[in-house]
Amino acid sequence: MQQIDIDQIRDLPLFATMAQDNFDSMMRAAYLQRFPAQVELINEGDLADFLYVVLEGRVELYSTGNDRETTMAMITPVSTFLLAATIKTASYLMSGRTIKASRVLLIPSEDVRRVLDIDPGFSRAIVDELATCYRSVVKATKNLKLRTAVERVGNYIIRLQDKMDGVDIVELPVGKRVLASMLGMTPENLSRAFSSLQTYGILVNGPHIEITDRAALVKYCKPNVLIDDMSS
Amino acid sequence: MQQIDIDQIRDLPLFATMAQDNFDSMMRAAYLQRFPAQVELINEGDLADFLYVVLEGRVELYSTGNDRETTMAMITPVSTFLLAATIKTASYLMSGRTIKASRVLLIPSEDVRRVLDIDPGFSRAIVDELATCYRSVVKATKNLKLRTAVERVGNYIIRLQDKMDGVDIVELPVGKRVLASMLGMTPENLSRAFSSLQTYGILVNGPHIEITDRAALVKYCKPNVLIDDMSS
DNA sequence: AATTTCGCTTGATCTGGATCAAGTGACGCC
DNA sequence: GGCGTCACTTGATCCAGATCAAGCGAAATT
Repeated sequence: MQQIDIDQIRDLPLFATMAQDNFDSMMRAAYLQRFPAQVELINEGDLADFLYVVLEGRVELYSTGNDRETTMAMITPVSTFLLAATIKTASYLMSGRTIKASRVLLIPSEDVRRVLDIDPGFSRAIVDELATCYRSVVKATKNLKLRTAVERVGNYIIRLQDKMDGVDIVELPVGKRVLASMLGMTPENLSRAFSSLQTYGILVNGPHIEITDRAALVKYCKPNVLIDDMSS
Repeated sequence: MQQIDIDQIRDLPLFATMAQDNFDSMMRAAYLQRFPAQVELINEGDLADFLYVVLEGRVELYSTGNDRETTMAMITPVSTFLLAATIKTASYLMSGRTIKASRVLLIPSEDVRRVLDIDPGFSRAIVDELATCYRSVVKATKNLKLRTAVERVGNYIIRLQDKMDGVDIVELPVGKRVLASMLGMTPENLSRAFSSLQTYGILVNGPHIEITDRAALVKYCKPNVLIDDMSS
């Protein structure tokens, strides 16, 4: 593993406050792997053997059941996933696959738990991390239960534009098939949602979305800090 | 506050591992209140001033938006709620109201955070609690996205029967209106779902549900440990 | 006892989104 | 250049669940 990677991981809020010794021992047990796109990393139901850190690329967490499949979350660099299962020595509730070529760090769960039990700085950081994760799932649930499909798409675009410092043309970070599943709808319906949003100043050109009338879009989609603000 | 209440709180996993001093100081800052049914305890968007512990009764957490309202969770004694908002010094994402007469302990958020920062036993317990909360929201989301309304109702009954040690006739712990909202459907649709389940051995008599053919019910509803098992 | 209210059920109808079925265009591949 | 393959769009139809509208029985109010 490169020193630059180690530094990057060390800078993550989750690992920033722990003792150097403990960090080092966890990193010695960990290993880095490269995966091409479309590789299954984990399968729901399996025992949580590792905590994952995505350093580059993109990982989709999804779940299956009743012959359906639904995307639960997209993990972008640099962040961890499957922390809760690791801590509880439980099964993964979601499956994970790369959706582009990725570099991923795997930290054995037992090492995470061992350090968690002895390092107050680490356990304090995990508290913050889990509280954030919890709140983002709650927000996602509210998004799903309180909004229509078209509103979800519109608010997604608004958020994306905010993240891109308000540029007029944003680029979708994932394919539309995956985006549809993330937003809880079929690809067909995502297409139709984009068409509906033309009325409110959205122009779609492949993966490029132009926002021509942000005010109208906002007025229609009613973004809500208690659903859309990812920083609280 | 009665000693018996204090003991009950101390026995909660969340408070069991912390130092006695810290527990005492938190309890001194806390106060106990009785509320009748249908009292609004908190409003989403408000700053998290307190961590709540339900000692008796029942509290409904719900959210609103777009002229809808949806139940997010039911809190039964003895357990806490709003831990994540308390820790993050953030706004509540959900509103809370009593749905029956309740006894509730309010612990000022700043005291929780103060102790969290100095007591490793407490922060370790919070890690477990938050991991559990996180996983149950993920399960709820899977329940919602991967199942039909009738399946959700059936699995709810199966879980209820399990919790009641498998008795043939279970009693619904909440009114059907609230139950419907919990399960993500309208009251009308809950009624119809119960009717549909007659085919699979369910008999409804007011709040009493008789399971006459558990095997058929299970075969139809396909309960799944990764959604329904509340203990992992 | 009569009346209102409330919680629930039942029926009729509506609708958002899913499903099914063709396209279309961009891209890689032989 | 021709030809799959893939990602997406578009149109037609279908369906689960929502909404609207009564109705009903039990408990609360008069």
